[in-house]
Amino acid sequence: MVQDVMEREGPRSKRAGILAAAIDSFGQDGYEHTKWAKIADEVGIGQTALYHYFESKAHCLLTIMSLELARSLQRFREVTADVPQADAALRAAIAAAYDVSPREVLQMRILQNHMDLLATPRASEREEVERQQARKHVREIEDEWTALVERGMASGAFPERDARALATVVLAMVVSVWRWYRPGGRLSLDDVRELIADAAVRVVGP
Amino acid sequence: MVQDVMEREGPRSKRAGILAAAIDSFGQDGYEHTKWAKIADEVGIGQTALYHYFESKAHCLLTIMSLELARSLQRFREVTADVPQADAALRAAIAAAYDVSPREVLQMRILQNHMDLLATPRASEREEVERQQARKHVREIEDEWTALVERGMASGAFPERDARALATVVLAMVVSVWRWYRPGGRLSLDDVRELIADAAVRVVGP
DNA sequence: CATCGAATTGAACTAAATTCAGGTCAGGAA
DNA sequence: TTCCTGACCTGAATTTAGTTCAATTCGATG
Repeated sequence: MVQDVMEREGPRSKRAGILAAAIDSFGQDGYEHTKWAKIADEVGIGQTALYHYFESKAHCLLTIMSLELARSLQRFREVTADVPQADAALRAAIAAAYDVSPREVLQMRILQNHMDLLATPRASEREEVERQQARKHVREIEDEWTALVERGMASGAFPERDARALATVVLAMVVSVWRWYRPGGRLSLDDVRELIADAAVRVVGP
Repeated sequence: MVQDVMEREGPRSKRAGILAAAIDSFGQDGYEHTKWAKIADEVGIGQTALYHYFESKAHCLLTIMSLELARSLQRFREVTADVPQADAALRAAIAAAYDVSPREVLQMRILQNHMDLLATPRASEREEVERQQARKHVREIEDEWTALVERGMASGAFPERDARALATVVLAMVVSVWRWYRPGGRLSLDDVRELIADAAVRVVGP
């Protein structure tokens, strides 16, 4: 669900609705291609009302990205927390990565397509805050994958090599899927899970 | 070099200069962040003159992407043509992928960051032509990698599995590097070549 | 009831890409 | 040489979308 962020929202807040509409449009039609005013229409408010919730269209995009990163990170931690064997944890993390709702698929797509936005500072205050937040999540996710690989090396499950580099490669494999995956396409999410899990085990294993 | 495209260019054409300036700015500062007029300044012409060479800023971007895809494809074919063993061809293709000039690094970055542009049709004529061109190159590159993997399976060098899926994974690994690689960063291009070549051999091998 | 802040609005503003309506310039034909 | 043509270029005007502004409505709370 999109709700339950830290900040308490008033009962007649349209924030969640805006995010949902934005995710659908940004994900389906692309960020630059969607007119900000169209989101307002879909939610049933005037364009100006959007600025009560987000400082800008870009701020909304960054929020969507940050939310999805936070969710992914949390999910990773949940499913790997109580799995001591690194190879099992690796498979669990990958399974979790593809255990997503249709809307989360769109969010991952948006995330992949606009990751470059996180590289350069934003002029406006709240955008920059959200960007930093997102960057932090990215770093934490990379750290989690690295720690997982290191754990496997320490336990002897994986041969000793550059853990961070390997983690980067594995993570890239996992997320690159969202660039081409389409529901109803040649491969199902289950197919993808199997494909990537096997590949990851091979990359990191003996 | 950026020149030697099919179309003969007049001697005082600034097209190559525009492309070079655009690659630098789009690659360094990002496409949306660079002002089209700034490119004109850098080349030493008025903003309107840009439209003599490109129908739009997006058309220029699509041209850059298409050019880089064409170059990559050609290079792949060159280095794998006379290598019969699939595993050697795989390593050659990966080596070639990272044997690039600084400007080509930027072009690959631009390509990765805007691949999603190829998914949806363009309203304007020449943009759409360039998009189709780029999509064709993408398809051909995917076909080349797939054929390479299939060749390996047929020869027994790689175990039989879903060749297209595996090729997609390998190609994704190869190109995902451009999202994070920076000259002077933790890993050199030689490091990257080794890292990805090893990973690819593991993914596709026994 | 009074009030406060969240939520909303129409009208005006702005930045940047693009179009328009015409110039200039170099090189080949007459 | 002069003329002509098409490549190349320009300043001014237009367009489009995102954004700001000043002012208003609504609902809960004291």
